[in-house]
Amino acid sequence: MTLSTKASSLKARDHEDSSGSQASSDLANQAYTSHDHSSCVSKALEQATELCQQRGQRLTALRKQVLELVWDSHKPIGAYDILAMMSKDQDRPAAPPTVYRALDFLLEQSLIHRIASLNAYIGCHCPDSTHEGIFLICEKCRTTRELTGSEEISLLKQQAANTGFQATHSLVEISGLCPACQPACHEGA
Amino acid sequence: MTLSTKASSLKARDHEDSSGSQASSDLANQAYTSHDHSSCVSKALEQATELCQQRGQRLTALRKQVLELVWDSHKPIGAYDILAMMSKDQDRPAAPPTVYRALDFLLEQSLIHRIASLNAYIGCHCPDSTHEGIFLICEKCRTTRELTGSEEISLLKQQAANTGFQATHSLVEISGLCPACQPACHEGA
DNA sequence: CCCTGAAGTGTTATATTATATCGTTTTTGT
DNA sequence: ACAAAAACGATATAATATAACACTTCAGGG
Ligand SMILES: [Zn+2]
Ligand SMILES: [Zn+2]
Ligand SMILES: [Zn+2]
Ligand SMILES: [Zn+2]
Repeated sequence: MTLSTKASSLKARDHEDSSGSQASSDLANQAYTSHDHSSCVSKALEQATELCQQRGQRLTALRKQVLELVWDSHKPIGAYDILAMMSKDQDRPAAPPTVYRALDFLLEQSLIHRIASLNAYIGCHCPDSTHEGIFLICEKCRTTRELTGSEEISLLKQQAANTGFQATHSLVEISGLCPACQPACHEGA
Repeated sequence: MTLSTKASSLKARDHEDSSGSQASSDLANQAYTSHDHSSCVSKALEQATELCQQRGQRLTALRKQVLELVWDSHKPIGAYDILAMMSKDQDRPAAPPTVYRALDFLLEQSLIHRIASLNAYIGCHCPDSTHEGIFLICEKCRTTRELTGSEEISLLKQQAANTGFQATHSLVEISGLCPACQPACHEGA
C-alpha cells in the first residue's frame, strides 16, 4: 500500500483532548495544534449551511450529519467508518449508497476532499473557493493537513501545459511525518 | 469519481497502429507520439532484467510477464485486466494474489508506478533512479505520461518542510486532456 | 549431490471500497 | 392540491485488494 502502517479501519474522534485555543496566525488550519476542535466543526457546519444556501443547494440533515462526522477528525475518514458511526449513534442501519451519495454531494460542493492514497475523506478549510488542495498526510498518525498555497499547483500545471497537456484537475498528496510524530523517530534504543 | 468517464474496464494494446519512429528529442517518453511501442516494451524488459540482476533481485517469468503486460499500454492498466490477460493468453487461471504480488515486487523495484486516481498501474520510464513521478492523465483516452522533472516536487516538499512536515513520498497526478484529445473538444456541432 | 531454509507461487476465502437499480418519500414550484 | 424533481431506503452486486496456508522452486552450505 501507499502508506506503511495500514490500520484495519480509519478512526476519528481520537484527539478531543485539550481545549486550549492557540492562534496560529498564518496557517490555513490547525491540524497540528491541539485546539478546541468542536468549535472548528461548528464553524465548518455554519459556513457550509451558508454556502449551500447561497448556491441554492440543499444541505439536508443527512448530508450535514455526514459532513459533521467527516469534520470530527483531522484524519481522513473512510466511507464505511462514517457508515458505522451513523448506524451506531442513531440506530439507523444506513446502507453504503446513503453515505456515498452524501459524500458525492459534499465533494461537488467542495465541502470535503477525497484523499486518494487513503480512500478516505476530509473536511475542507476553504470551501468558499474552488481550489486544488495539497495534502500532507502523516504516515504514523494519519493526521492530514491541507495547504492552500496554489503557486506550486500553478507551476505544475504550467509544466504540463509546456508539454501540450491541458490540465483541468490536480491531485497532490505528500506522505511523511507530521511535526508531532517526528520525535518518535529518534526514540529507537 | 475522479475522472469523468469511467469505463467499465481499463484496456491495453489499443494503439499498436503505426510503427513510424519519431524522435522527440527532449521528452522522457513518447506517450503522445505514435511510435513502435513494441520496441519500447523490449527495451523496458531488457533494462528491468539488467537492473534486477544488479540489485540481486529475481525478475521471475511471472513478474516479467506482468511487467510486459503493464508496459504494453501507455494507459494505466488495472490489476484485474492483467489477470484476465494472463488467464487468456496462457490458459492459466491466475488468481488475484498472483498478480498483486508481482505488482508489489515491480512497485518496490520502481519498475512500475501506481496511479491512485485510477487504481491502475503503468510502466516507469526511468526505473534506474528512485524518483517521484508527475503523471498527466488524459480524461478522455486515459493515456498517461510521466514527467520526471522533479523541481516542482522539490518545491512542494520545500513548502511542506516550511510547515514542519517531513515529507518522504509525494503523489502528483494531473488530469486533463492530452494533445491528441484536445481537438475533440472543438468538434461539438 | 543432498539437505535446508528462504523466497516464490497456487489456491481458497475474505476484506475493503464503491456502484447499479428500483421503489418510496420528501421537497419544490405552480 | 398537483406534478415533477430531488433525495432517500433498501437490496444486490461490482471492483479492488489482502489474509492464510499449502506446495514448489531455488540458492547456498555441507
Ligand atoms: Zn480544500
Ligand atoms: Zn503524525
Ligand atoms: Zn517513473
Ligand atoms: Zn487523450
